[in-house]
Amino acid sequence: MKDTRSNTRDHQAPLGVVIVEDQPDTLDSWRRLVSAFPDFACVGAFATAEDALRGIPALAPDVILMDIFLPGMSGIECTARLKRDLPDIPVVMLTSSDEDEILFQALENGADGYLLKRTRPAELRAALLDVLDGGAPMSSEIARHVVRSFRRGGGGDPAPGLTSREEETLALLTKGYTNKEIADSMNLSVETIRTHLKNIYSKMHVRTRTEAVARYLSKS
Amino acid sequence: MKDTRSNTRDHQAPLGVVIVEDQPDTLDSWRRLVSAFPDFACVGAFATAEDALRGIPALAPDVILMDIFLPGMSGIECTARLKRDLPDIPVVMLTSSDEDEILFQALENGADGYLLKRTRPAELRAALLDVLDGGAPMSSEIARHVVRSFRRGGGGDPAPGLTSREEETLALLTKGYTNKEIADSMNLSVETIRTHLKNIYSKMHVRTRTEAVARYLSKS
DNA sequence: TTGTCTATCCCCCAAATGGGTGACAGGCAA
DNA sequence: TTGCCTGTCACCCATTTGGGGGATAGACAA
Repeated sequence: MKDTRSNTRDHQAPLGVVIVEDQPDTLDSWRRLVSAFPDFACVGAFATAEDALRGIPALAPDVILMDIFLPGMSGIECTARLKRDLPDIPVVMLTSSDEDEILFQALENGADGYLLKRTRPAELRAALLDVLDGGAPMSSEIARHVVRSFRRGGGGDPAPGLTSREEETLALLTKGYTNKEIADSMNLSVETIRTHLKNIYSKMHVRTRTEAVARYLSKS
Repeated sequence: MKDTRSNTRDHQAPLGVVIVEDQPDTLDSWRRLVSAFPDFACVGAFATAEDALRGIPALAPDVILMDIFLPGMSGIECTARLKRDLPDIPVVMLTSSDEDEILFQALENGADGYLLKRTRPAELRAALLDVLDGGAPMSSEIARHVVRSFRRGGGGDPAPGLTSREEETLALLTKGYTNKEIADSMNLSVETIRTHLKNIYSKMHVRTRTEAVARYLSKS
């Protein structure tokens, strides 16, 4: 599971960085930024997710910098696919969005780090080294979002944005009820419960009822 | 969610008590005991758990006195099922067993109080009022067992009698893993995980993975 | 008025789950 | 030695669950 490439190298060759970014200006500034570090080299750049997926395997970079908003396939989807084929190459999202929803989607899809675009050069280099060392670098604002979402008690709602019916459904779910039992309890059709659950899963970023209950009970 | 009957009543009608006890002599003596209090009335009595489950919903009592050793389904299992359908009716175990295992099983399955049969009439009345007020009455010998178990184990084992492999499985279950993910985690066949889960369900008296997780996380 | 949100319900289909039963190897105790 | 417990794995079968559609109705805001 470890990136053996970065273990065996000893500052003989610069670490290869690939950048995926559709805006030419931003791409240029990043490329220059990366090249300014003697221990890093930009070995490839792509303006679309589709191009990146085709080109990256041959480049075998040490780390990938990925924008989220790309024309066509999003950077998140691109990350998910890259992780399927090249699970050991860390992907750092480098984007301007700090929305929770986008952030969680990125992390769920395999992003190893999440930096805001206004990150300063020294920080970027530290983040790159960090992620190559198995870390998960993220801007402090981003880290706050993540911690808040995981924290128990006080500040963080374990199930943010749920409607009242969805909250009722979740409450019964945490009692171990089946869909049918929940439906009977609320005098609804099982199909409605299923719909509520789908929405709950999506909002809580889980895939199964057990995961939802586990998250809700451990973080409340 | 509250029992409005006991809120709105102001000593106008006696509080309804249901007794579940298979031995006719004991049942009679309890019934007389309860009826001796002007503020309580025995509104129902059952000799088996099965009868109790069928009859209690219609009676809507304020409190249930439950023996543990019943023919067929045990009083513990009966309590667990009652708690699923009528979670707001307090159940007080009134039995002669002071074995830790039985005691913990009863408490884990939703018993609100635990009295030994040799409890004196005045104590019984105090315990009934206590449990109706949200308390958890128990004989002093029983309380000692409970306290001791907290010192030892750290809070009453939510999953008693699990083998080490079963505990590992349960731990991964509470992370929301699927059977396949658990199997991969432990380097086992999915079939083995399924076997462990069946044993866990049986020992914890639950029917689904979500119920197991809910119980484990709420009562630890 | 036109959206958007919430809540309700429906269908299809594949995968996961729960329950039953059975088997076999080791370890450990009576 | 003979059980009993634990741990492992297998097969069958019915039900539940997850994921993908889509539909309708009411409420409320732009």
